[in-house]
Amino acid sequence: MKIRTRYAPSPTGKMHVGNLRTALYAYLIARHENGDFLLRIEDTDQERFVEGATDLIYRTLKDTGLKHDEGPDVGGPVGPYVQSERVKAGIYQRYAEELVAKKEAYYCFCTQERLDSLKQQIEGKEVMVYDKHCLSLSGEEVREKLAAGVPHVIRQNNPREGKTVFTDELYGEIEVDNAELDDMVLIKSDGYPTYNFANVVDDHLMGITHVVRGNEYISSTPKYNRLYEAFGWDIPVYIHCPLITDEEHKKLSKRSGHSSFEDLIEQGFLAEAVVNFVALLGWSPEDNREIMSLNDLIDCFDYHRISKSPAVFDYQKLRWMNGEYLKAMDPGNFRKLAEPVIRETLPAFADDESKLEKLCAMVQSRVEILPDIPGMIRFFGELADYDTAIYCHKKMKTDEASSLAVLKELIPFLEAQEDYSNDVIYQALSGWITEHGYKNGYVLWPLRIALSGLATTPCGATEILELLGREESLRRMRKGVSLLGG
RNA sequence: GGCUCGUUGGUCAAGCGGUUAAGACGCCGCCCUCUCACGGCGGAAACAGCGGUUCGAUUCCGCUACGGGCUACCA
Repeated sequence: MKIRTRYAPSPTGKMHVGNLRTALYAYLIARHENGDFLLRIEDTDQERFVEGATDLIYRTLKDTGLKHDEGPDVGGPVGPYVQSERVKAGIYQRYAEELVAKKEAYYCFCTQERLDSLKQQIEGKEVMVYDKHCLSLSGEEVREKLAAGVPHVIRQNNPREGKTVFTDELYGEIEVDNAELDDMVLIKSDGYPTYNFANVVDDHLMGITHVVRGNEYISSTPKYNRLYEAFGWDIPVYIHCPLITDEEHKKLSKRSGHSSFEDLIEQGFLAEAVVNFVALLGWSPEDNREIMSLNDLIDCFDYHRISKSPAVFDYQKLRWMNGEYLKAMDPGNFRKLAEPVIRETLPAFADDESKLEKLCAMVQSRVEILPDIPGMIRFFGELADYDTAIYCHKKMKTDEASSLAVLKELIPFLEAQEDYSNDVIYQALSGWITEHGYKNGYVLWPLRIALSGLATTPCGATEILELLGREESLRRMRKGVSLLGG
């Protein structure tokens, strides 16, 4: 049988990385077996609906490469793929009534006040177990209330005795006492189905074979199975994915600043890197590879290897992985990404084709995320104030005094040089250094400091000379001399 | 509180009764080098605890501890 999985988000805002991973796993499971991957929009909560969130879902799926075969925007044979539209078609009401006829569900007319009175405080938490009050209503009474337009819901009628067992592909068999299964609401008083009901009905009607979802649904799964059984439907394969947490082992929240795909993209991460990273949060391939494209993932994805324990979102490692993607990029493609950033930081350099190319090259091997670039190259545009202590370097055997002396010696020599291109100036300097019996670092370290005002730069002294040119270089060296008290 | 799930270095994560308990990020050291980075080499660092089962447990079972989830007319 052909595998069919689905991603079924609620349009309530940005895509949480936990949801992204669930979507990714659902996608990979389907693609690995040449199955279908569909998108269904679960907008049954009118309160939480956010305008534009559906478009955001389409865009995110597109940016991540998780192409769906069926969905609201692409159509398909089992639509509509938006639950609010299915409500209008009367789908859920029809199935709920079927359950009522089978005594597997019943109308409930209890007021909010009565429901509240059932609540108890346990350990500071509110716990409510419905008492099946309306189950005892006669058919007559129900008809009367319905005719009178009394607000109502439809509840699932769960037994109080016995056990219900279900199997999760990852967690194995899970057995729950039926006494734990409360009579959850299937159809709300506004006529919309709850997630609990719509999910089961739609997964069946849409032919979903593998239900991939977050761990938080594991404890309500027995109730879903009772629904499948009441209808006489096949129970799907369940795959419950573990949580993704922050460094404090708490559910990744908006507070962390990187809880959604959109946040990460804004922070300069590449979609491919995010997908790759998220795939490895809770799953690993047999061969221990880490850098994998979406196609690589499709090839080797085996859902049995999904981990059962929650994973901490390691921002550091994501940065590293993003850097790997940037470094492996074709220089031409990297340039497309880097140029706008360089242009914004150093407009004058970006207009010079040869300088732009050099900047791109020097930055590509050391950048982890694009926003790192300005900090690395800003000094080319302007020499910021610096502490002369950075002239001291133990290994280079330099200090302020030696640096001052070297710079003063060097200025006339560099004044005499015409060609500042890297190779030429490097040759010239090397000659000068050996002539004077110095070590490379003894001269080049202070020179680099004077030119950049930084202990760390994305390139060596001579490359800076080349990009800065003769006049600006000399100016900065003189500034260094004066800062050093010369 | 009840139910339920989880627990291998700081983090991700191999392992599926017998291993010197992989690998990666991060960290530290060395090498390379006109600094940093890249690259190369090396290092520190883990089976939550206690009981079983077994000739033998990180691996199987139980208990405890800790953490998560559910306990909504939210998904």
